[in-house]
Amino acid sequence: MKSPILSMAKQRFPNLLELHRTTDLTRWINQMSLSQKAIAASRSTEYLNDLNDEQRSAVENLDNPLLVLAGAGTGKTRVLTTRIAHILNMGRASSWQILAVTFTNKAAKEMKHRIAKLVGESAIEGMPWLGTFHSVGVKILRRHAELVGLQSSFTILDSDDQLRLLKQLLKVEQIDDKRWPARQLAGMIDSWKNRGLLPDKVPSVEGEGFANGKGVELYRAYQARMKDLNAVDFGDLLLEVLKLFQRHPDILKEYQKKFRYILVDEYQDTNVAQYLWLRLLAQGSENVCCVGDDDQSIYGWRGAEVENILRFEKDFKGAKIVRLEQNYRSTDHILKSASLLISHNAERLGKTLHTNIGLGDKVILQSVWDDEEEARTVADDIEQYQRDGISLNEMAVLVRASFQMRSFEDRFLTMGIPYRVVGGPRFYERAEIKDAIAYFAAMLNPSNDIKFERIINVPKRGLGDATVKVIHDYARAEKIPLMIAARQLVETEEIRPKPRATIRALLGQFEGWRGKLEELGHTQLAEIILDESGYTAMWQKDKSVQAQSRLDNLKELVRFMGEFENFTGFMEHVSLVMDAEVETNEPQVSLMTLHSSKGLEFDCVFLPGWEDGLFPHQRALDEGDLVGLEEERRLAYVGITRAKKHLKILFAQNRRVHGKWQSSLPSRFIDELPEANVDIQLGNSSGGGGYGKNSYGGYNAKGRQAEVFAGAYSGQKSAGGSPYDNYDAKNSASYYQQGGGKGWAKKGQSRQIEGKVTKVEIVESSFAVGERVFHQKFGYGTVEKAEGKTLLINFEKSESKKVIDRFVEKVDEPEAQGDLF
DNA sequence: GGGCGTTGCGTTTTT
DNA sequence: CGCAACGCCC
Repeated sequence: MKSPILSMAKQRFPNLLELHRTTDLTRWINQMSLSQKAIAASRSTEYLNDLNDEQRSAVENLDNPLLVLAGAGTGKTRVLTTRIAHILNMGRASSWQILAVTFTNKAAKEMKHRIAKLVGESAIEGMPWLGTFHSVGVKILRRHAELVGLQSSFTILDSDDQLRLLKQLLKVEQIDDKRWPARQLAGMIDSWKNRGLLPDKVPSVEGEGFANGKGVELYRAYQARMKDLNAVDFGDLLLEVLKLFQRHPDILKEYQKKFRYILVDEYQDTNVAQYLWLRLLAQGSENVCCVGDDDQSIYGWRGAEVENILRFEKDFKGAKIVRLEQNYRSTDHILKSASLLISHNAERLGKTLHTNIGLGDKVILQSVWDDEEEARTVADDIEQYQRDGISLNEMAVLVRASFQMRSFEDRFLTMGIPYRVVGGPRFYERAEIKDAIAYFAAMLNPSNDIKFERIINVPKRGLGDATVKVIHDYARAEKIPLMIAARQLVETEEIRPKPRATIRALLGQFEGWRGKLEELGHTQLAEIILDESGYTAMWQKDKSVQAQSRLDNLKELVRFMGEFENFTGFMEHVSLVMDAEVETNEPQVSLMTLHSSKGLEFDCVFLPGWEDGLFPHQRALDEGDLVGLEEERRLAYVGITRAKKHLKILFAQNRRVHGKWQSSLPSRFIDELPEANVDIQLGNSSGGGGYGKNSYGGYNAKGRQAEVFAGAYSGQKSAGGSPYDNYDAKNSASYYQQGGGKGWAKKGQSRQIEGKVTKVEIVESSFAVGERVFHQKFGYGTVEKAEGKTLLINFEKSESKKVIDRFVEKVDEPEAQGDLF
C-alpha cells in the first residue's frame, strides 16, 4: 500500500531539489534516506516473487556495476523496470536521482508505463531523468547552454535543416556539390559526432577524402555556423554535453552526485559518444546497470559499437554479469533454430537460451519461384492462421529491405488483408508536417532562421532565390536573424516592389500571430496560421493523390497539439520525438524491416527473402571481413526470435534486382539452421487449378490442418472468383521448379481436398458501375465491375486493378471517409 | 516559378 | 525498372 507520507514527500521533493544545489541536496537525501528506509521496511517486495533467479539477482544487485546480458525474450524490460521500482522501494534513491536512458521514445514511454504499474503514477512524475539519450542531453544542455556557447533557447535541427545548412556552406566555399554531395559530408560529420570527435580531434587523414582535404574544415565551419544560429543537431545533443562535462568538472561532479543509479537500455547499441558520456557520469557512483544483448547488435552501421558491451567488465571495476537465459517468448523449435544460427558468430559473449513453453511447431522453410509467389504464399498462410483464430495483430512479415514490401502490399490489397507498415515514413518526417512546424517555430521565435527559410516561399508567394539571397546576405553581414533583416529591408528599395510588399505582408502576418499567442489557445492559433498563410489552401488546390492525406495529417497535427498544455511544450516534444502512433482498432498484419522489428513479438512471423545477396545483403558480403556478415546474422537472429509460435522462412529462386530478373541462391543462413527443428514445406502450387492450386500445404504433420481446411476457401476468395486466375501459369512453373530441390521429401504435401465450398452469400455491392472512387494506394478511378466485395477499378494513374471495396472510398459523398482509416 | 527531360542510383534508421 | 533530384528552358 502506498504511504501518504511518502507520496506527499515525493510530490514536494522534485521542485525543491531542482532548485537547491549540492549541500541542501545532500542534507535532503540523508533525511529522506532514513524515512524512506523506514517506510521501505514496511513495504512489500512482492514484485520480486514474479522473477526468476537470474532476473531477481539482476534486480537486487545494487552495489556494483552490473551488466545484464538479456537474451531475446528473457524479460529485459521487466528487469529494468523492476530494478527501478526496487531502488525506489528500498529507499536507495529518489526518483529524480535515477538516470535511466533508452534509445527510442517508445522504449522510454514503455518503461515509464511499466514502472508506474509497479510503484504507482505519482512516483513516475518525479522521474525527470528517464528518457532517451537525446532528451536527457537536451535537458542538461539547456541548463548550461551558455558554457558551450549557446543560449538555452537553442533550436534543434533535424536532418533536413542540417542538409540545407551544409549545402549553403558548400556554396560559400565554392565546392561543387555534385562531386562532393552535402549528404556525404553530413554522413561524415555524423560519424565523427558518433565517435565523440570535435573538429580538432578528427584524425587529419579522415577529412582528406572530401573536397580536396576540406572535410574537417567544413565540419568546423558547420559547427561555427550553428553556434551563430543558436542551433544544434542531434549529434550535438550528446557531443556538446560531453564537451560540457570535460571542460567543467564541477558541473560533471554535480551530476555524478545527483545520479545515484544509472540504468541503460540496449547497451549494445551505444556509440562512442554515448559510452564516454555514460562513463563520465558513472564515475560518481559506479552504480551503473547496463542491459543489452550482444547478439542483437544490428546498428553498427550507424555508429553502435558492440565492443562497448563486450568490454564492460574491463571498463567498470568490480562489475558483475548476470545472464538472462530463460526465454518466455518462443517455443523450443524456434529457439533452437535461433541459437544454432547465432552460434556461427565468433565475436560474442555467449548465452544459451532455453524455454519451457514446449516444442511447438517446427520452423517452416519454403522455396518459392519469385516475389509474387512469396507474397501469395504468405498471404494465404495469413488467412489460414486467421481462420485458426489468430488475430492479424499477432502476425508480421519482416523483410531485409523495404523494396521487398511492395509485393506484399500489392497482395494484401488485392486480397483485402488489412496491414500496417511499421516504421515507414514517419509522421513528423512528412513535408506538410515539417512545413507546419516551421511556421509555428518561426512564429514563436523570430530568430529561428532555419525554419523561416523553409517556409518563406511555401506556399509559393513569389519570393524566389534572388529575393531570399538579398535578405540572407544582409542578415549575415549584419549578424541579425532573417526576419529582422527582412523587416529592415522592406523599408528600403533593395528589393523590388512586388516581393517587397509580399515580405511586408508576410512579416505582418507573423507579428499578428505572435500577438494572438496570449489570447488564443495554441490549437486555435495553429489553425489560424495554417489558414492565413495559405498553407492549407495550397494543398486544397493540389490535385495529386496524396493531397487529401496531407490535409488529414495537418488536421491530426493540430488535434495532437491539443494534448499539450501550450505551444512550447508541444514544440519541444516535436523536435525530439519522431514518432506519433496512428491508432486503429482494426486488427492488421504488420509489415516492416527486420531492423524495426527489434523488441517486438508476434505469434506468427514470416521471414521472406532469405537469399544470398539480399540477406545477407550484398554490401555486407562485399566488405570481405566477417564484421558485416556477423551483423547480418544477428539481424537474422533478431528476426527469428520475434516469433512466439509460428515461424516461416522463405526464399525465392528468382528476384528482380534493379529491374532485371536474376536467379538467386538460398541464404547461407538457411544452412546454419538445425535440421531437426525445421520442416521443409512444399510450394502451395499443386498446379491442378480450381481451389487446389492455392491449397495450403499444411503446417507440418501435426494433423491439425485437416479440420481447418474444410471450407477454408469459401468466403471472399470464391466470391471474387478470378483474382487468382492470372497466376496459373506461374504457379505450375514454380511447382516443377521446386520438385528437384530440397522440397520433395517431407510431409505436409498439399491436400487435394477441394474444401467444402460453403455457399457464398453474394452481398450486393454498395458500389455501382461507373462510380468514381478513391483508393489509398492507387488514387482515383472509376468502378468498372462490382461483384460482392470485389471491385474492378479503372484507375487514372495505373491500369485497372481488382480491389476489395473496403479499401476504396466513394469520392462524391463526403460522409464516406468516416472511419475507414 | 513551373514544367519537363536527363541523369544517376538503388540496405538497414533513431534522435 | 522506377524514382528522386537536378538542371535547363520557357
